[in-house]
Amino acid sequence: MPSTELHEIKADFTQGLSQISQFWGLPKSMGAIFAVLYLSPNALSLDEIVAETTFTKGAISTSVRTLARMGLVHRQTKLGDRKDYYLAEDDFYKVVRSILKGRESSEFSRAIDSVGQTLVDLQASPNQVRGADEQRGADEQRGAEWDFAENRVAEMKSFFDNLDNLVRVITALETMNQNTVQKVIGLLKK
Amino acid sequence: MPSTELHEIKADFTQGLSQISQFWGLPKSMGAIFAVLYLSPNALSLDEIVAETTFTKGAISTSVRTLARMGLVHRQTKLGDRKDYYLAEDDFYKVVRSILKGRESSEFSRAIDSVGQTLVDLQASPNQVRGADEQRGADEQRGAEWDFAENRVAEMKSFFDNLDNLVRVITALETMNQNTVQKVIGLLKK
DNA sequence: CTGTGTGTTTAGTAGCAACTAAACAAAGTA
DNA sequence: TACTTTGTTTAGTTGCTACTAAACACACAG
Repeated sequence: MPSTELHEIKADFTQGLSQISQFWGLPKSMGAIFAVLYLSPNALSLDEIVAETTFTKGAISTSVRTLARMGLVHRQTKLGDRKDYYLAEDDFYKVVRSILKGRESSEFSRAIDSVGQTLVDLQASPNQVRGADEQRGADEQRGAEWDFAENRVAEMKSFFDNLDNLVRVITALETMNQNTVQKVIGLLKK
Repeated sequence: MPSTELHEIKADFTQGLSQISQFWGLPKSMGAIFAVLYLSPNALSLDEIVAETTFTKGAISTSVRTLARMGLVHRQTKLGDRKDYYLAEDDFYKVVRSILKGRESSEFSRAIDSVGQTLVDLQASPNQVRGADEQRGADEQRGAEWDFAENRVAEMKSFFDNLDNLVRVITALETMNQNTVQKVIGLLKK
């Protein structure tokens, strides 16, 4: 059982990546697919992936396509061969940047934008609302609450903008590798 | 409808944070709870949170506790008052570091460790297996596949270790704020 | 035009996790 | 002791999504 042992180790590795995958809210199949591709020296066809996993063709088909969209795998086609072959990306820093780029289009940035919209809503009608009601007790309280909310939302937006800048710089990098991270670590330790 | 308008804006904001929350795989209720606390000038009791959201007491109870565990909100108790009061953390950089710290205990690091375990499995029995079978065709192929997998897993582990170092440095920081991020951006732009 | 090999789409299923409603626990008050 | 006020736990429901099985689409071969 020498060769079976390699299969067992591969299976463990595949299961580990599956768990990581679902920890990040992604289908387990995506982790499994990436695992088998990552350990395969040559590109694999869809049916070969099916053979090495516990999933059906339909599931593999959809999952491998979203993996390709994320930049985690690459589709190859050999000429004279109707099959598609898939290869794992092995530069994880590339993957990180690819994922960060995809963040724009996602549901996430739409939600972020809604925070910005909340701020302009609060900043609009600056006195009109706050001074309209002349009963001063209620008026003062409402005004204070309004100001408080405006300040808080402004702070949150500033935080998000800062993060957005960071992401933008990262995605704009020509290259990114271990050394890049090392330099950041050095800066932070100082 | 002056005061209703503030409520509407708050409602929009709450919904925005709810969406962000579920985008990150967290319950929508957590985003909603944080939103109402974040916009409230004073700490709120559990029942007050219930009143300002669409969720029941049980859901709020569990969600607000996990929020507290994550460091996103803080529990306060007034003496002579049996109620618990909750306050939103407004330093998001603190929150980020708090969450990064909690990552250790999670299912995630267990999965990461399994990658490390895969590597030691592959590095064990270095020749025993690869040289055992004397049929050279099959032997060579099996050996090459083994070596390839070992290299790949080693690369992945190195990437994870690098990230882990970065996280460790961040959590060890005395302070972290906009300026910290600005410095990193400056370094990367250079 | 039929048949075969490939990938995609769809209808239905199953499992999981958030949530509701209500029972429960605990601690103070009468 | 019973009653009230708080928070927690539990049993059950709902809704979402990954997945399966199978139908479908398409391209090439004979």
